[in-house]
Amino acid sequence: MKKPIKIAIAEDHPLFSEGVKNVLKRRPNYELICSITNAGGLSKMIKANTPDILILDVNLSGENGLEQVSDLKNIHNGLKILILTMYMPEDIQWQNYKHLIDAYVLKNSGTDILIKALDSICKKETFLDPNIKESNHHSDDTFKHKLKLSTRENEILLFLQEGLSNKEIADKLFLSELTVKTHRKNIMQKMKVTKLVDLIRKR
Amino acid sequence: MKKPIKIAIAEDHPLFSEGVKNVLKRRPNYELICSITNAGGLSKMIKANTPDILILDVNLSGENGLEQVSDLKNIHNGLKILILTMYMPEDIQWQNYKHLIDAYVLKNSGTDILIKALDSICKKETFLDPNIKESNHHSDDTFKHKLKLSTRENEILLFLQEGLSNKEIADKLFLSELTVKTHRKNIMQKMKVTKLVDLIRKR
DNA sequence: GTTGGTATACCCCAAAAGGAGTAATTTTAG
DNA sequence: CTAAAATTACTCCTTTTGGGGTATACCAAC
Repeated sequence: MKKPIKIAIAEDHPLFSEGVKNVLKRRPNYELICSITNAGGLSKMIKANTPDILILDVNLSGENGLEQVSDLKNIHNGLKILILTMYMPEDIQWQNYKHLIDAYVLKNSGTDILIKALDSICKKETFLDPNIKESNHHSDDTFKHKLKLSTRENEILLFLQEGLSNKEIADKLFLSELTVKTHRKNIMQKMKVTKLVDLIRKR
Repeated sequence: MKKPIKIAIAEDHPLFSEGVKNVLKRRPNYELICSITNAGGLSKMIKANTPDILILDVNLSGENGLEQVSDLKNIHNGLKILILTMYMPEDIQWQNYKHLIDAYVLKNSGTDILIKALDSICKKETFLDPNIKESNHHSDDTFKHKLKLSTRENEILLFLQEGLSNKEIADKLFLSELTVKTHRKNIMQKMKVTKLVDLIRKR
């Protein structure tokens, strides 16, 4: 008999991890070997445990988990990434990492979806949660328009989403208010929105 | 030996419910008797199963779960309510139901917090997740100022949260732009925010 | 039958956001 | 090394918000 597939999970919510653990326990071909609750020690964890599949919460606290995906795949060649997310992937962040991701699963999907996603990965296929079909062409769209935000823009986007004004951000980053305004304009152009509120809604 | 405490869970995310189930399985004094994934059949479920404690996700899909709490307590006298939530309880919705709630638990808390909350309820105490201490005096505040929104205000709030401008809302509701502006001002006063973005962040 | 809440609509003015440019310097990638 | 991208900062102008009022009409509760 084959060895079980080694799975690691990086997820903020312990009760959610428990759920995943519970589901995997009933599947002897999968084995949850480790779990982590923030993005901090992710690379160390991958290096130490060399899981076959990493189940990653996009909204992982600490540094953005997505940003590390590329590095993680370098650390442990062949590592497969399954993204767990709360929302539809309208989020701009996704697009930049699309090619690195092997499966997307919505958190409000059933346990069967998670298993299906894992099975797909094992068959070297990619998997997209059936509940995000429609918005997918949309994300393809945005991807094509290569709306990658620069690091500065991402930084400012975060503050904007916290509800800070141009002035407040400028003070925080020791910039001119006008500079922040320019960045904001560029962000809005790249994300194809016309209002600040749209930016906040896209969190 | 005493009979186990009967627990019901109303939660959007099956994997999260799995986690709760998993945790409770290790505690023989608690028994998860039923789970439901939307607010629709909640009252029926309570009537049929008469659980001692209902674990309720605030962001339950369908009708707002919170709005039913009062009815549920009437249906099954003595029913205790444990609210599971993703965010800090800055949300306006909470305040109106505070007196009906026996425990608040953040979803990103550990399994131990959930157990503590359940234990507290059994001792006829109320429980507040330790991670929401600081914002609590704030919510007390807002509660005292009885910031209940009128139906019109709620209606407009929804449009604002969708990112519509005063003008757009006015057109939609056949009102003067100035009227919408007035409502918006009152909403912001009641919710004690100074910026539109705060309104959106409080969804 | 008056008080209180709601819904409607307006005034004034200040501050912030949004749109369209221009342009310098610095950093990064080929 | 050089070209492209990122970061910084500005101008001018319009629209939208935010904060302080006032005012009328309606409806329900006490």
